[in-house]
Formats: sequence, structure tokens, C-alpha cells
Amino acid sequence: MQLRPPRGTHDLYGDDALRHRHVVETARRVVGCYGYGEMATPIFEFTGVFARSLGETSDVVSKEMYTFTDRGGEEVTLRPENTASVMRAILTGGLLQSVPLRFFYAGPMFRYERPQKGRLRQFHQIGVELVGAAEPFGDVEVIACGQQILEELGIAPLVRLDINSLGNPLSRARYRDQLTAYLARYRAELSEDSQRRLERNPLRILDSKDEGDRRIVQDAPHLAGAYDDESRYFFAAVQDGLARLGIAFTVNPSLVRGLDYYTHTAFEFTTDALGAQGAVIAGGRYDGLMEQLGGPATPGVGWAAGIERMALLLAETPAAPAPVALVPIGEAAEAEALVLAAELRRAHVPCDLAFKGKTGQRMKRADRIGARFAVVFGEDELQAGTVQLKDLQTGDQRVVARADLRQSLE
RNA sequence: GCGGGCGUAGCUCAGUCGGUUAGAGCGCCAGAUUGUGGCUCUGGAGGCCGUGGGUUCAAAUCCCAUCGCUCGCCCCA
Repeated sequence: MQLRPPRGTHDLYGDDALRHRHVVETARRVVGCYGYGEMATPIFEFTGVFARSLGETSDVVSKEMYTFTDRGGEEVTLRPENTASVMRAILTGGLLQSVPLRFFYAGPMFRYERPQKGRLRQFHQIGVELVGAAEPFGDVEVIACGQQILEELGIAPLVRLDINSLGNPLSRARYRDQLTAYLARYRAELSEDSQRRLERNPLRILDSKDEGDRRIVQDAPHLAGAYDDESRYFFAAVQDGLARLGIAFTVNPSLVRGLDYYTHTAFEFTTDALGAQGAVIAGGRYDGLMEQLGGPATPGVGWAAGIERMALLLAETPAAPAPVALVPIGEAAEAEALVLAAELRRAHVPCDLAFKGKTGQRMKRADRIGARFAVVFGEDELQAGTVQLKDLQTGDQRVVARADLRQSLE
């Protein structure tokens, strides 16, 4: 095999494409009920958009971005996630005049990573952003929306919801200091990875998988202990809202965010059905982001979800709509079939017409493509202005006036 | 970036101790069936055995390298 797509990318067709589309269409339908309008941003941006929003030290920025200089000498980057782009677009378009804003997106993202199950270099995400809403009900709305999508996809039973709060920026900073001071005492005992994390992202050590790290973390100061009144109130209100909606969740104190701009609520819908890549939907509140991009202080909350990961969880491939197969016999009928197919298609009846083949072959094809009906007609039927309508499931066949064909197909 | 597993037909796989022309099932194409699918039967197409080198009289099989895929770590959707 010589011609391959680049590592970590996939061609999407057949069942994969049907599953992919089903996820996106289900999400699109659900978010519409919450008032989210669709936004499509460019798949590349000036590198600064991501570097500023994600933080220079994050793994995504430091080693996972597809960055290049274009022919005009601009530094651009294929988007590794879409939140930063949406915020940029909101600033670009002057949309903050009319907050709150609700946006939904779907499309490809790019990260230079070592691929594994549920992890690709080009992958696809859907996501929502609620911008300009500082209230805990915003967090609740966004989580409820994600929950509903999982339910309508039928994968909610495979997924659990964990939530946590990082507190407001003041609380978060205070906790970071406390934790760093505590962990610094055990620096030598920490795993190699965590020693590195201690410098760059100490909160991440809380959910380390290393045994030794876990023992040390057990006695670390708790995030909740650093909350001030506002942080405490906010988190309680989010939990209260979720409880009112009957959305089950677990408070997971070790759930933290790798990206710098998150405050208050962090949440994750995870599954253990996908190996090491458990996160299906992940999100949180990012009140600091807009400022980091150079805009006015603006609260926001949202999430992103991996389309491939959700598609993998679907119990079965959704069926494509069953077409009607036209089976003309003879040249005159073939010519007429062309016209009949056009009529049906204009009436939005999916319709298959093979370019060649004997009757038996055409019937075989009708069967193979999953047609519900075959419409068979030759000289006799042309003369009579009728067609033979055959139900391919039951095998029943009856004569139908051509003028009545469309109704008979229902 | 680090570690493990695996590369034989479109797909799933078999291939003994290294031994003749590399096999099966499914799928595909055609015929049996000139106006009717599914079932059955018959035939056919389809292989750089991932690639390169080595050992050997002889390599799909053993050795080395390389590429690819895959699973895990890191990180994350």
C-alpha cells in the first residue's frame, strides 16, 4: 500500500460517514432548541490567537500545533480547538453589543499527536459557547444541552458526568500557591512527569495516574478549601440547577483543566468504553479568555465534544434513507426512466437508476443498495401508462398507474 | 517524545519443521435465469506475503533495519 492519508488522518465514508453525520445532525437539532446559532470559523488562524488563549506553556501550544508560515510570510496555525476562534470572531464582528451570545460549531481540528484509539491528528468536534453570561444558570444550561445530546444519541448510559470548580481567579491562584508549596516538599518523590508538571501546571498532578503521585496527593490541600464566598456560592448554584433538572453528576475534586483560561466550573462527560481516551464532552467556564485575547472582560462557558468518540459509542449505524430502484426493461423504458427518476428526485424521493445491466442485475442491485421498492416497467407498461411496483421486503408486486406512483411509494 | 503488540487478496484470517504453482470464508464480476432480487450451483478476476537488506541449494516462514498500523504513557475531544 503506497498511497495513504497522512498519519492520524482518516477518509470518512460509508458507515463512518453515516455515524459522523448522525452525531452532528442530532447535536444541531438539540442546540437549536437552546437557541444556539451556528458559527463556522476558518480552520486556520494567526498563530497568536491560539498561543495567547491557550497559554504558551500548554502542551497544545508548545508541541501539538500545526503551525506554518504561509507564502505571504504570515504565521498561521490549523486550529487545535475552536473556542479561541469563536471568541476572536465575536471580537472581529463586534458582536458583544448584544450579549448573551450562543454559538454552535462543528468541524475539523488538528493536533500533532501520536494517534491511538479515539485520538487523531485531524479529528472533528462539535461545541457550544455561551458568551456574556456570568450566572451559574449558564453553566447549567450548557451542561444540560450536552446531556440532552448524549441522550438523543442513545449513548447517555455509557457516559458519566463529573464536575468540579476551580473557583474564581483569586481562589484558583491562592490554591495553586498552596498546592505548589505542599508538593514542593515532595518534589524528589514525584514521578518524572509530575516534577515537570509542578513547574508548568501543578493542578494536573491531582489526577496523575502514577501510584506514588496518588499517595502524595491524598494529603494535599483541597481545592474546595481555597474557595472564597463567591466561588462557593457559584458552585453550589450550579449543582443545585443540575439537581433540579435531574441530571446525575459526581463532584470530582481532581478534575482540573489543562488550559489556562478556565475559572469556576469544569466538567467532563466520560466513558470507560473507549480505552484511554475517556473524555467525550469536556468544558467549563472561561471568564478570563476574552481579556487574554485583547477584548473586554467577558464571561463565557462552553464545551467541546469529539465526534469520532461519540460515533464510536453509537450502538448501531443509522440507516441511510431507503431509495426506490428504477428497473427499466428495454431502450424505450430506459429513456423514460431517466425522466421518471428526475420527477421523483424533484419530489424528494431518493431514487436509484443504474446506467446499465440486464433486469436480473438491476434487481440484484436494487436489493444490494437496500431499496424498499423496485419500479419495473417495459414496453407493455409504457403502452398502458403503468409500472410494476414491487415491495422488496414482501415480494408483493402490483400494477400502479404511473400518475399514482408517488403516492403509492408512501 | 517514550514503551508494548501486529503487518499474507477489498474484508476477516489460515499457511505445519524453511521445501514445488501461496490458500479459505465473506465480498466483487459473470453464467445457470433474453421481463424480476434474496437461496442454490458453476466459473472468473483479484497477492511486490508492508519495504529494503542478510542467512540458505531454497524464505510468507529465520535475522537485521525501515515504514505503516495499533494499544498504552504524556496530553487531550
